[in-house]
Amino acid sequence: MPDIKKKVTLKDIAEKTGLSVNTVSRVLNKKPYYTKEVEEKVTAACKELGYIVDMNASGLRSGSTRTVAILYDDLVNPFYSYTTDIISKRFEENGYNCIMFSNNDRSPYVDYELMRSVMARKPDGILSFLEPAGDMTDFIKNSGIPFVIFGRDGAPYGMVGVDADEVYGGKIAGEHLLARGYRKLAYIGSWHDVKVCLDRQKGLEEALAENGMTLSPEHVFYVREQDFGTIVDKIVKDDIDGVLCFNDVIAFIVMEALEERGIEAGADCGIVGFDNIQGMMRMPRLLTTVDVGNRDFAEAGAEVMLGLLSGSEEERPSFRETHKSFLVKGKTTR
Amino acid sequence: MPDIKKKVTLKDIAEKTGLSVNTVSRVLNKKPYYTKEVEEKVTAACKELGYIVDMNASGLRSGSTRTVAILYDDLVNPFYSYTTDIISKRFEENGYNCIMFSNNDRSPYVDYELMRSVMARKPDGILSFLEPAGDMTDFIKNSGIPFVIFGRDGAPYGMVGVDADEVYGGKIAGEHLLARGYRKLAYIGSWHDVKVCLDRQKGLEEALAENGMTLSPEHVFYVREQDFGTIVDKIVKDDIDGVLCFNDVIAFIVMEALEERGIEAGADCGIVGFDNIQGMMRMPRLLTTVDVGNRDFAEAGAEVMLGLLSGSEEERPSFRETHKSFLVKGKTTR
DNA sequence: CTGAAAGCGCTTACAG
DNA sequence: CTGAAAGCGCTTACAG
Repeated sequence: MPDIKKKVTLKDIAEKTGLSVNTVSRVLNKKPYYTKEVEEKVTAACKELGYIVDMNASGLRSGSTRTVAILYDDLVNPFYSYTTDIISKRFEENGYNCIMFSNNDRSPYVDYELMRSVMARKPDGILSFLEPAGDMTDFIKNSGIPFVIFGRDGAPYGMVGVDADEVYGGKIAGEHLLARGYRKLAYIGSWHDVKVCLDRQKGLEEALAENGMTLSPEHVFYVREQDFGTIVDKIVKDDIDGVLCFNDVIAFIVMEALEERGIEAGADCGIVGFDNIQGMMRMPRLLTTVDVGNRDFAEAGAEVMLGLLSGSEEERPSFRETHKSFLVKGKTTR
Repeated sequence: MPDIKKKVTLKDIAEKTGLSVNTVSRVLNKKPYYTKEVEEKVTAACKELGYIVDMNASGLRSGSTRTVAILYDDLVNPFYSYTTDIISKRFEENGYNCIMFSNNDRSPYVDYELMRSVMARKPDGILSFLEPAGDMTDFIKNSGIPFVIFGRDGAPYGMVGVDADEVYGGKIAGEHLLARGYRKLAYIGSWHDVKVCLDRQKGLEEALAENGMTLSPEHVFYVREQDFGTIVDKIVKDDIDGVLCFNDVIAFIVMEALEERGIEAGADCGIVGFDNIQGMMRMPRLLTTVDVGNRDFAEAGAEVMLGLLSGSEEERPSFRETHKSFLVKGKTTR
């Protein structure tokens, strides 16, 4: 392959072939109207000189950067990285690159500061693991940039979302705990104001209600707002014997904290998480968890975004309608 | 915050303030020479109209896109996602965004196809989890774009690398296995031609040599080149009682495969991995693993890249010199 | 300290 | 089917 010490531009290809930059551009972009001969000349010259298009320039002129912004808070949680891996590869296959934007764990929401840096990159689309809080909703809509909320309900914002039935997920988790004989349950969420977190809690409450039981408000916790140690101490003190956690990462931390306090997960206290991150990484099934069908979920997110990017109006059934979460039993429940 | 239905450009700010686009640009970029009064006018107008710079345009003109390309093969492995999370946040803090490029698991190497899409984005720097194979080395050097190989030795390529002493890591893993009484060891690598993979193997061999033992070539495997089932069957058949795996992801799969065959990890067969992905995600210590000091490692990678980007010639001691890997004992060794 | 002009490398819209 | 010109939104280099 050729040296690229000197930057090779369309102009160089034009000079080499004796054509205009215009024609060269047209050939490279496969626009109609050029002869086979011209095409071959251009292809040969590009190969020889090692031409590589400048996407900044083409994006500036054409208005399309072939870029998708991905908004996340925490790539350490495999739910995000696994999903991002699949989604970004699908985008790449379709000629889009991904730019990563993190809110640095400030909150589960998109804020203006973040949107500013996103907008500065002029992405063709935005796929967000974060919800658009408050006036960000209008800001985003006004921008006209396709925006997909992934893993969360888009409806409250009147936006496109790809999500699962989280109440159902919470319910099967609760039913499982009760079926295995756990009786005094707690819920450990992330943030008190995030819908997906509340939906899972609601599902648990429904399972309890069906068995004539209730979830005591003092046994509902939020780890992003309270200290982990305090939460676990309370759980131990009140003889909680079953815990549903908002996600697997939280569940693992709770599990460890309980075991430090002499409580064995599974035998003494049932623990259920969400996401099945073990399955993503082919790890042993230690934790009982609710799986949404991760690969399909990610693919669905990519499809919806690609649909919006291609401007097709095709209505497809939502992931929520076509897929049901399922329980994956590990060793943290009997 | 203001509507951005209509795209707001420097020209709009110039008109609003009665200044030239030039002056506005100078203020926004904090170039010397403007009055306090002008600054305030510009700031106010930008705020009112909701001005957001177009990085594509500024990058095209200035030659700096404030972008770092990250090259990876597999974000599912937490080693990559954890590191990427930390590194990308450090870049963001310094005004750089990250564009993700995957080679789609084709190989552990950067190839020309991948470099083409990278170059098209004109990144200011490239941080790569992949090694630059063959003539890619010269191609990259000729491009003049700062390139950091992360997690692998840069020396063979005459390039900047941030890595650990992998031979040492393999050695302490081997010593641990031997100290715990495992006697017939195997190594399960990834690719046969990746240095970091071979270094870990070499460390294991050194540990064995110190104990007057050797690693049989028929007990050295590469999962990217052989079938997992075949490997594990062979291990069982030959009564291997200690396995060092190239990384934790492989170790977990091996562990599961062994247990399916009735062999208990730890008691019957010691298993050691690399990366301590459990620690990254605060999961319980199931697997015994070698930890390089992941947070520091990632920070070091970011620092080296930022150093190159700022053009500072400051020599710093390499991570390899200042940090030593350590063993984290789990339940897969006695 | 500020402005008018040129130009980064493309693609678009138009002319032939 | 091909080309000359304009322009995307900035920053640079220069003039004043």
